[in-house]
Amino acid sequence: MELKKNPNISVDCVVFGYDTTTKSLNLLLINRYLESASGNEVLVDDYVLTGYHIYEHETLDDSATRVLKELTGLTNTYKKQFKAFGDPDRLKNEKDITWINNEKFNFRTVTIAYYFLVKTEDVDLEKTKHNAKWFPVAELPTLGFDHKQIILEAYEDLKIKCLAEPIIFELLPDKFTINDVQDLYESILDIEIDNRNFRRKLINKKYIIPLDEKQVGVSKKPAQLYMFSKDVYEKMYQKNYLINI
Amino acid sequence: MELKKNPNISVDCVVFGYDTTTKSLNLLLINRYLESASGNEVLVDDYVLTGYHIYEHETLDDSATRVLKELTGLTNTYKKQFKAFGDPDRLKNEKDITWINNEKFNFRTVTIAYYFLVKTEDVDLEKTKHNAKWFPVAELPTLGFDHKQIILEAYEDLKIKCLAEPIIFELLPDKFTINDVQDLYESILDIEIDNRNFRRKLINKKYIIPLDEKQVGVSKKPAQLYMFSKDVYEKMYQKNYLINI
DNA sequence: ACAAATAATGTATTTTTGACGTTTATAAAT
DNA sequence: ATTTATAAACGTCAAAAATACATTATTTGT
Repeated sequence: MELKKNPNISVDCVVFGYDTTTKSLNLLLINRYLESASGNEVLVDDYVLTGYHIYEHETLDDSATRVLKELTGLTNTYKKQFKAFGDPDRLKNEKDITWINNEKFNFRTVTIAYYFLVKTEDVDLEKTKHNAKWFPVAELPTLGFDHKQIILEAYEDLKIKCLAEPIIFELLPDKFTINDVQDLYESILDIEIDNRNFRRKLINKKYIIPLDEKQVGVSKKPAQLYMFSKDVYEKMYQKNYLINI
Repeated sequence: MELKKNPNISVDCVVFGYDTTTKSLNLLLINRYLESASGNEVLVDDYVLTGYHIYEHETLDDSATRVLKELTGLTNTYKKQFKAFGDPDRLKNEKDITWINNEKFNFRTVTIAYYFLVKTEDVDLEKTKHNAKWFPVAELPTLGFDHKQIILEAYEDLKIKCLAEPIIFELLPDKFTINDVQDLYESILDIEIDNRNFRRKLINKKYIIPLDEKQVGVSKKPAQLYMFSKDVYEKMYQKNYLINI
């Protein structure tokens, strides 16, 4: 049975990953293939987020989860619906037109945008569909549709969110060093942080748990490895209503 | 010319107001009128948010702004798009069905939900459409559709947001007392705050400006009035990247 | 003048932040 | 075996912010 889809509504997935070696916050983007009026698929010279129209019987969340899984094979990743984009002219360029039964579809498509935080190590680029590649957020290629705007707004939301919740660990390997965490904050927020103060602050958190393990294979003093305990965090750190205006 | 609308997509407006005398955070809700298969409008015994399908040529933001204006007459109020709701069964009850040309419309309607912060004094209930009434968030009536869920999520978003940005002043009269602000935080967050510490903290903000005016018409010691300067706030308080996890 | 009601104030303690330079552990090179 | 290169790890002091807590002051109404 063919799944019914609705051309009015889609989801788009902004997939963030972090490369601990290059210390770069990256986005997973795919080549765009254009479905032309004649039905052929043509490669367009820009990159886009993965997205798709929603099916008739799936929730928005499920739809986004499905799209991510189709792209990367990943499930159970951090996911946040952060904004809907629906300007009537958001797909106004000729090559952005949706064709249905050889007719232009004129009503705008509203897209529900999600961002995902994934561990780069979990994504095997060889197995991804659509020739997906990682791009540093600081050096994005030309983007199709309004995806540049979507990415920028996702990034802003991520910046705010990572200040208030320990979601940053979703981007790191299960075992990480204190410096990894600092580097990641510095990448995301584009700031410099004092190492000693940051270290003290982080090590004092009960949910940052030192392991009986150090880095291996590094040609220098190997660093202590830590893990993040979501359990401890959720049990111990209930909302503190600190008014910070 | 009749405006084309799209039954797949709507906006819904969660309108927050604050009553300084009862110290109650309120929501503006309307009676629901059901458009039956026969085309008649029937009063349903529950309340709903105001919302409407979007028109072909308006942005999502404009659509929400329009809906709020139609309800209250207000423009230029604080507005935030906070989430899209689109479960396939969100309008599954018989009385929630949308009818188009006497046929059931089966694809779910995705609604883009906004919340607004308005000054209660600016809303003249007599002039509102649809018999709108204020309800304390703590004592909501029976709600139609999935509007209870939408309201709860709006409220959660507001709680987080008011900790990080001075949006609370959108809910207060232009001239307010320090205790008004404290009471409002206490209402929204459902917490108790120490008056002396709160006072000191707030008065030290450059954007809280004391006026040459005191309360009038109160049968007690009248309190000093203050105003909030958005200008000063925006000029002086750039983002401080305080990691608070 | 007095009573009632709420506004307004101060201090001491603890906690958190911010600034700042040196030592230590390890692998690789010689 | 010794040296060298590299990044990890560490501690103190000062300033700022948060927290806890009780009394006095100002006004209106009687």
